[in-house]
Amino acid sequence: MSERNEASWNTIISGCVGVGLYAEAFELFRKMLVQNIEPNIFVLSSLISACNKSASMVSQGIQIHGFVAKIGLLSDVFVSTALLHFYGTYGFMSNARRFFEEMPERNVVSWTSLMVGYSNNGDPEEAMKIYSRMRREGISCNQNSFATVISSCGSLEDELLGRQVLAHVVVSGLESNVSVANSLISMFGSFGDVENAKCVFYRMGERDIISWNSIISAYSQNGICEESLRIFQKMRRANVKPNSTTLSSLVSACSSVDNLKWGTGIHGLVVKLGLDSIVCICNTLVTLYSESGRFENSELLFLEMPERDLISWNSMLASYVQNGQCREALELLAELLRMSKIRSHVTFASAMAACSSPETLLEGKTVHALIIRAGFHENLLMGNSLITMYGKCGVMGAAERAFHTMAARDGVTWNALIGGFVENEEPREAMKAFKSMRENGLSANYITLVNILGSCSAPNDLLTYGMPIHASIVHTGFERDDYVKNSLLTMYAKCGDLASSNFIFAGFANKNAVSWNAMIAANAHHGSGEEALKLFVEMHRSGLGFDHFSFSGGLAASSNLAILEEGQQLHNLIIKLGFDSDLHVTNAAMDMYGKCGEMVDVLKILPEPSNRSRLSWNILISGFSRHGFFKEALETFHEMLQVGIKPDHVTFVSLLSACNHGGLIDEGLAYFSSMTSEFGVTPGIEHCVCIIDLLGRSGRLGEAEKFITEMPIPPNDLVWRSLLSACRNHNNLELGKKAAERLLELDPSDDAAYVLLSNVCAINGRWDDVETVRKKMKSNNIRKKPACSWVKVKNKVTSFGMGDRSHAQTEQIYMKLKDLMKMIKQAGYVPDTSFALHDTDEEQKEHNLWNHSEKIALAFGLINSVEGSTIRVFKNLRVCGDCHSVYKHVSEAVRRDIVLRDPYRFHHFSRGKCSCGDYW
DNA sequence: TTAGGGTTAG
Repeated sequence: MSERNEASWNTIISGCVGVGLYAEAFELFRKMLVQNIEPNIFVLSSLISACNKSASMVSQGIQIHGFVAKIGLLSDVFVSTALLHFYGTYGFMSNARRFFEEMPERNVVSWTSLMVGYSNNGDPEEAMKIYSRMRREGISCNQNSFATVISSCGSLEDELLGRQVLAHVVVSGLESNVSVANSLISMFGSFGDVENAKCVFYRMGERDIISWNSIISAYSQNGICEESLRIFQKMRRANVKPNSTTLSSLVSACSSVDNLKWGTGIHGLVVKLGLDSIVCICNTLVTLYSESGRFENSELLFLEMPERDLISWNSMLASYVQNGQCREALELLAELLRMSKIRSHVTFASAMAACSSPETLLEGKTVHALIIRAGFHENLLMGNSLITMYGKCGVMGAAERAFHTMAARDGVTWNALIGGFVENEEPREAMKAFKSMRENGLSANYITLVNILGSCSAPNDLLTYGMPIHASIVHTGFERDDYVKNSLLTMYAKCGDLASSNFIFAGFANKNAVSWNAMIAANAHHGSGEEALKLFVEMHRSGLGFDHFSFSGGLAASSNLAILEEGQQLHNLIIKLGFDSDLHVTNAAMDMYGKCGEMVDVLKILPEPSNRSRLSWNILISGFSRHGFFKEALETFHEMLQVGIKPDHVTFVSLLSACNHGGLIDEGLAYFSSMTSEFGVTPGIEHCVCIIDLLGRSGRLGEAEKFITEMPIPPNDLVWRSLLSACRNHNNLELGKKAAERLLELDPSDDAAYVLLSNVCAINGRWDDVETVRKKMKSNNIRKKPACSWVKVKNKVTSFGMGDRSHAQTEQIYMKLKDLMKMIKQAGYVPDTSFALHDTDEEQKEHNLWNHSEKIALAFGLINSVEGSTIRVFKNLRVCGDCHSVYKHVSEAVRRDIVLRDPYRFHHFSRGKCSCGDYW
């Protein structure tokens, strides 16, 4: 052609676009402009629509927008509709909307493009608003607009709305149109109504590949993986050639039911069909491998993809998040932001999920800013994700602000808010939100209930929160839901109501790992360690594998029983299986070593300060305190504050207890007052008991009594027991009697109360009173809990009672005791007969003292253990003062280290000294 | 018009 006119330019460019030769089309367009030939509206529209095909063409689209504005064609309905569609394709919905609102004239395509934009950018609700506006303005829908509207109903999972639209479709007579019917199949699929999807599919007079894909996807979405594979076979028999969409649906069917075997098979088919470089199939494979635990495969696939689109990046982001690699996820996000202008609400949803701990708050705020800049801030998913993120970062104020600024909310919004309150230990707020959720017309689903049950985790919560929630669960029929049932079981277990959790556990047909773990933990913490270990073994026998929770529970049981060897074996297994990288498990192991007397091992496995959770710090502080390292306990507390971890009520119990046992009276009182003023922790009865103990132990009995009368909480048995014990140590008969009286009012069966009272009387030589107490005990049928000590020698535990003579080595044991007594008397030991309880002569009293079980256990340990090794003795009751003094002398005389554990703490004896500094 | 990526819970 020697002479080219305007029409021929336009024809050739549109032709190139039509067959996908976009680069050529743009090159011709450039030449055309150089030659000053004006493009017509058709060529401009087709070039703009070419920019919808690939994200690499976004900047060209924006340039054409500029060009169109320059030549004054923005008012043309075709051109502006194409631009509206272009901006919608890439998520620039505010631009798309502006075009729409400013159009002097609109056609059905303009309306449809706007709806498609909203629908594809995660805002089907807005799409439906446009649809109602369209109906109000009397514009009739074509097949494309109906298809979009129907798919929006599907995304919204709004069945009622769906059926209304279906009625409109029937009136329009378009229900037999293939595109419309296809959309109906997928809409029913989204509703979980596979029957109706099937019905539409089989009634179709004519089907295309999309019809087949839609029915396959309807099955796969609903977890009916086998059926989608069956339809796939049927499709092949009908000689319909599967396309990439078919294969994508099948791969995702496999990942949704976590069937790696079938998924791998389909991957093979993909390769066989030569579809392995198709972007959307690779995307589904990235997800398949990530969700079935093959993270490496997923990452490799992503790295080797010949071409990537936004969804590839989003899939990889999600995969990193799912695999717990949040740093990598944020780095990937940064790379995406550097490389391309394209991002979607889903990109940011994953980005926010990567910022799920207080350390990532700054990154989270940055993502928030990016969302606002990208114009996604009014999106429902973004609002929901923001609430979740701020909740997980521990800033509920920000979460609430996000909640209040949202234009629309759904059930997820409320669940995220409630979950945030629960996670941040604000049960009152959680309950308040739970209530207003229902007042706002939204009903709770199983996730709401699982969340809200988590707000109830202490015995005191049971009546206030736990039982009313349980009642509402029964009322709404959610009791049958397995997740809810497990949460109920866990709730009762955490509140220490083992009878109720046992009842639920026993009646549970589908016990899973969660149920077993909850029962193991409950028994370890509230019931018995033996029962917990029994369950641990049974769980394994029932064919379930152990996870982080089971190991934490098993370790807690070992701590509870103070069985170091078993705990160590468990810890070895944990290391072998790689569970030691989990912080919860490490915390449980630290606690186990601490409670079994091995502070050295605690420090060996202690994570770096920046990696410690509040629980780790609490365990460390209580460990130091329990072992008499009071200075270290206090230092650890300050280190905890330095790294920015907020102390909680447990931290203060350990801290105050350290001050208490370390005789750090002023420090203890100062921490107690700073607890509320500086850290906002309300003192509980347990803190008050520490202060009473602190004052009483140091002999400030008057102040202790004054504190009791002035404290904001009514005193309980622990308060009076502590005061009584202080009266016994500091010989205050009057106050002691008063304390014992109060104590016995609260708990008449308390054997310790009688024993302590008779102690006070005995010290004062009030043997008549001692007799009265003893008679009272007898008439109330109360017996002193028998003392018992045990010692582990060469892996065998031997226990002894008071004056025990049942052991085969009895002769040797008592000989040894005689030797020891002689040896330490020479070194200055004086028997403290004030610990003897009977009115006998001094010699007899001394004899009784040397019948104490802890002394017998010590003698046995010395006879049978290897020279130089540490002797470990356990006692079920508090160690006696005379025995404490004997242990000190013996440790010096025989040059052996001795560790004595009573129910409260460890005493490390070495070279005549005890770690408690004789102040316990 | 079909597929693939996301939020609450586990």
